[in-house]
Amino acid sequence: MNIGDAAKASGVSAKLIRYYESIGLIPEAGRTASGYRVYTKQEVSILHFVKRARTLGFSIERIHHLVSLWRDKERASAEVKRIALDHAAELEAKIAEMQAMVDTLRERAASCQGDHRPDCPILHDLENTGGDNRNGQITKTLIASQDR
Amino acid sequence: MNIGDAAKASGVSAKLIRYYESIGLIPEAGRTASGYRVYTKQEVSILHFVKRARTLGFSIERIHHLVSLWRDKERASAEVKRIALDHAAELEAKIAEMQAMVDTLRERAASCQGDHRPDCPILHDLENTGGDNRNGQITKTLIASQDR
DNA sequence: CCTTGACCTTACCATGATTGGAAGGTTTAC
DNA sequence: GTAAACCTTCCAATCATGGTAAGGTCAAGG
Repeated sequence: MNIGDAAKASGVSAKLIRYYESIGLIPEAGRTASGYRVYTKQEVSILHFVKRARTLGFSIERIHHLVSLWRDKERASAEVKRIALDHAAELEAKIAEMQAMVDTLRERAASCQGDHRPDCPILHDLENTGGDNRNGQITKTLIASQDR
Repeated sequence: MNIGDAAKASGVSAKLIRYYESIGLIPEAGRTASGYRVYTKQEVSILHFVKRARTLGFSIERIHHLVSLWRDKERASAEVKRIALDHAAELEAKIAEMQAMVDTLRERAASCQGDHRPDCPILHDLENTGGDNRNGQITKTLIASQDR
C-alpha cells in the first residue's frame, strides 16, 4: 500500500502523512527498495485514528499522547478517559469565553442605530481608553484564550 | 511619543505595532530626524481600538475594515453594526461545533471504565474504520470549521 | 523495448499572528 | 564619556497545512 492509497483510506493527505511522520506523531513507514513508503492496514488505522481525533479538535500534542497509549498494549483506560475529559473541559472553557464575546457584541449592536449617522457606540466602545476596566476579568480570560 | 510608550499606552507590543504598520492595518507613523517612529494620542487610540477588537476575536482583516470606517468621518453605523453581528453569528456557529465535540467526548468518556484495563471505548471509537458514518453531518461541519 | 501517465521522493515557499533574536544606531542619565 | 535603555531593520521561528517544482519509479499499452 503506497502513501496515496493510505491517504485515500485514512482521509489524511499524503502531504500530511509525511509531516506527521516527520514530527514523530506516527512511526516511520517501511520503504520499498526504491524508497516508496509502504503502509499496512494497522498503520492506516493509526492514521484514521489521528484524523478522527483532529476532527474532534484534539491538539497534535494530545494525539501524540493518545497514539502512544493506543500503541501500548498495557495502556490504562483511566488515562485515556482523563485526556478526553480534560479536552472536553478545555473546550467548554473556550465556549464560555466565546459566548461572552458574542454577548458583548450583541449588546453593543443593540445600542447601535444602524442608520447612516456616524455615531455607532460600537466604535466608541472599542475606542474608549478609559482606565476603569470593569471587564477586567473577561478581558483577561479572552487574552489567555489566545494562546496556541 | 516613541514606539515603546505607544506600546505601553495601547497594550500592543512594539513588535506588533511595526507588524501592523507593515501590513497596512494602521497608517505609517511619523519619524524623527533619526528615524524613530513617533505616535500621537490619536494614533495610540487606534492601537487601543485594534487591541480591543483583537481581544473580542475580530480577525485582522475585519479590524482593517473597522479601522477604515473609524477613520472615515462619513462612516455609516449600519455597516459597523452589520460587521459586529456577522462576527457574533460566526462565533455562535463555532460554539455550536465545539459543543458537539464536547457532547461526543463526554458520551464516549461515560462508557469508559476508567480503570486499568486496556479497553477504553474512546480508543475503539477513534480507531473504528467502519463506513457507517452516522455522524456525517457533524464531521463535515467540523472539518469545515478548520479553515481560517 | 520504449513511451506515457500516474504515481512517488525530497525540498522549499506560503499562509496568519506573533514572538524572538542579532547587529547596529540613538538618546538619556549619571 | 560611558553605560543603559531605547530604537532601527532584517531574519528566523512557531503550527498545521497546502502548493509547487525537479526528479525518480512503476504499470500498461504500442
